[in-house]
Amino acid sequence: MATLGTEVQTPRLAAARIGSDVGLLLAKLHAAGSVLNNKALADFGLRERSFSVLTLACSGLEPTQRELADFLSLDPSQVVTLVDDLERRGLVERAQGKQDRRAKIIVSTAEGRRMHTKARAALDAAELHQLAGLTDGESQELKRLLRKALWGTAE
Amino acid sequence: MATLGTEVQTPRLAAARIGSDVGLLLAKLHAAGSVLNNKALADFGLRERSFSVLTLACSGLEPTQRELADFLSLDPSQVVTLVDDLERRGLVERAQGKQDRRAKIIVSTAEGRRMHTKARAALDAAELHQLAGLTDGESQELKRLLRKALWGTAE
DNA sequence: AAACAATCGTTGACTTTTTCAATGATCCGT
DNA sequence: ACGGATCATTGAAAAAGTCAACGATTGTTT
Repeated sequence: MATLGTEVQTPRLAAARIGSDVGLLLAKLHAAGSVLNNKALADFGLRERSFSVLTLACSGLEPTQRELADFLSLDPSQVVTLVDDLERRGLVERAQGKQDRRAKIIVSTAEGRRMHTKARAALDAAELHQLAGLTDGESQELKRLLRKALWGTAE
Repeated sequence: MATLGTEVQTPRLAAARIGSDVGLLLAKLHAAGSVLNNKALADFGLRERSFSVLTLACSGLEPTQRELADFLSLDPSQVVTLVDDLERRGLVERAQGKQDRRAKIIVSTAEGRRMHTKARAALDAAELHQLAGLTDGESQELKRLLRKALWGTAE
């Protein structure tokens, strides 16, 4: 984890053909973004992943842990750890699944929603900073392309 | 690591606001791409990272290990391991730095270049598959935006 | 309704990856 | 020539990821 937000200048090696590999570009931007995001969230005792869980708990979608694991590309056991932490801090709760009593639905507490509002603001600022090199239109377009590549979402 | 290339359909949770977070989108697409790329490279005994090192060794740019670490967002000690492996297999060699004798320049062998050509073809196919949901123009645009976000590269 | 296989969350073990400090060799500025 | 910095390397410690097994519950088959 060496790089910060936007690099000072184009590195010499970017000239190589690999400088256009999607895999590498994603890895680098993701790595750079992670340190930025985690730094922004550290004030709230959160990290990227626990923030993701908290956000989804606040979404009203009532996700199960299995859904969280699938959506966040995590092993179910990792979700257990994340929820354990958030629950211990009183930010989310495990509720019994409605149709399926094996499943646990993760919902936010009032305290969790307060925390989420503040953390969201910090994260948005970090994201803005990371994409400072792009125009607003380009940022929008980048997100659209990422969503489409992932889910084929038309809009 | 749960997801495959392009997901079958938009997951229910993508409707949440987090479905537009750049951090999450990058994480998911990167995770999905990694399994795809590593699968494609497995036939050659390579992984994403060793392939990156091999590519740069083949680029003619004569990168030092320090440059590789910076460019690939890796710890220098991780580069040692990667180069050790490639060198043991006769694909790259450590050459003495020209101005700086502390530095080691990583260059490819003839065998390494042969391997790289074949692996490159497999990786390009994997990338094509991952971005199958995008038009050619959109793929180009995605790469451009990623490069610009990272390096502010005009072109 | 009884038996069966499958799924959910959880635990614990195991492997891989990451992180970091220390080292010898070499470089650079004074 | 001295002192501080940088390079590759090693090894140890911490963190993250992977995986199989379990009880509880569900859906399916007989």
